[in-house]
Amino acid sequence: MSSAPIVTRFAPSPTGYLHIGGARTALFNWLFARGRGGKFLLRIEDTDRERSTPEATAAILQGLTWLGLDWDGEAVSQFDRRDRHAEVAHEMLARGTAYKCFSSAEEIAAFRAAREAEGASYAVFQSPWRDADPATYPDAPYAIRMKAPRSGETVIRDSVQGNVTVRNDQLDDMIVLRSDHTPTYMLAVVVDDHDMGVTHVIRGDDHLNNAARQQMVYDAMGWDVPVWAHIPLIHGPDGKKLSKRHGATAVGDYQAQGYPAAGMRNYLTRLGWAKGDAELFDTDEALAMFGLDGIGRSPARLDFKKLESTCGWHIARSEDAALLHEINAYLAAAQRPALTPGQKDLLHKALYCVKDRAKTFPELLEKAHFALTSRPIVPEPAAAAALDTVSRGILKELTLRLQNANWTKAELESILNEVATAHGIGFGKLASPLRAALAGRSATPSVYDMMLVIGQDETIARLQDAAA
RNA sequence: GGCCCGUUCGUCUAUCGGUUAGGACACCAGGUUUUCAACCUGGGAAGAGGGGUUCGACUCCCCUACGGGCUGCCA
Repeated sequence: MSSAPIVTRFAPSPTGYLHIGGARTALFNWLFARGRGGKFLLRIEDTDRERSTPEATAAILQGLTWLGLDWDGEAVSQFDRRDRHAEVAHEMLARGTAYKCFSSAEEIAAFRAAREAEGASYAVFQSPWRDADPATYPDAPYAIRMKAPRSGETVIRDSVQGNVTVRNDQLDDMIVLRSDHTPTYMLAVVVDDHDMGVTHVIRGDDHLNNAARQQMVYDAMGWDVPVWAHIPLIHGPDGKKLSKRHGATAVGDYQAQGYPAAGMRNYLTRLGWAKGDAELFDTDEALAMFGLDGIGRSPARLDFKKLESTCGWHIARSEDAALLHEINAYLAAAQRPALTPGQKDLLHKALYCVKDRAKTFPELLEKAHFALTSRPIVPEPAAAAALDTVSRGILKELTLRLQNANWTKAELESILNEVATAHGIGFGKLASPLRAALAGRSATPSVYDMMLVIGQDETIARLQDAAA
């Protein structure tokens, strides 16, 4: 086995919230590294000073944290490393793999226009300074361009896309250091990935073409090229590029909508990746199974139904304490009122009968409404309809019977059945008003479970309220 | 325009030349049931189109169509 530990990284631009697609990229990097005892690093690509904001950085860190994607060490600021980037650009200059280019934006535009006028189908800019004698250099601002090969081809050995060949004459001599001495993204990523010891670059396939130029920088510096893995982007349900009109695109939205983090991880892992028929799994299983070879090559669409189904599975198998903790966090994220100590206690007691019926936290809370609400209970219209005069009379009698009952499921069952039989009605006819009285809803957990959770005194009080 | 990538049920996908093309979500039907769920059983549902290669193609090659990406002194 190789002794070289795996190092991956997630490198978002802090220009907005953490996108669901970015979150999945981070997840893949995290799974790959963590599943193999490697490191997962975080780098904030904040070199675009106009668009980068500290708020966006905070939102990204928060989103990753919510998803449980922990990174090693401190997040690296790309902007802070600008001197190092410039240093490498000058080293390339010294090595003769880069040169000073004095061409102005106007000259470049003119070059392209001229080529197109000649009927060229494309116009890769060719700087006149590429092989110029330094003695002829003017005293003017210059950019540093990489001296890229003009013939031959560059092959990207990609773990997802296979070998991708790009003709070198399709690529221009990209600028590595701007005339204001700031590094370009193309240079910065390569230098940072190299310095951070990144062994596997797993990122969106919108960077696939860039990889060829970046590989040239590695070559120019004599550095080892990392393993590339360009993963397809996520699309909206309609197959179009994900955008705001698709609804939730920020991971924060999903948290605020009450999706459990474990369900999100499971769903996102399966979006564009598969291992046989594995569908539902916890994080440890995902860590053990995940590999680059299971990543698909075509963009996947978001399917909220499947997300919900996956989340339901995770909620049902969550441990109560952890679930409660996550529900409290959800309430805060959704800016809903926090639970009182009494509500927390009752919700905890009610979890066993609600957690396997909910796909999201708001749904779970709705199912647990009977435990969280307090008297007097105002029934919803559908529930109120069940509390007619006859039903109230029966409830009154039931109340009497319950006052001396042992509060066990077995005894409650026999009492309810006796009352129903005595009135010549089916159990459903009795359960319906009882449900309305206890919860004020027409869709609830079993009436027995509700009575057991809220207890004898509260049950009787609610029945008396309803019968009055 | 040029270059690069992609295309299996509605959706996520399995298949790595030979399968009645499998699973999951969703959907439909039935069952269970005190409601809503959950759960159980069954069902419909796919290889973009056209050429090759091969004894044999979803799998390999080419073309077309469609989708996406790149083509910046943005990242």
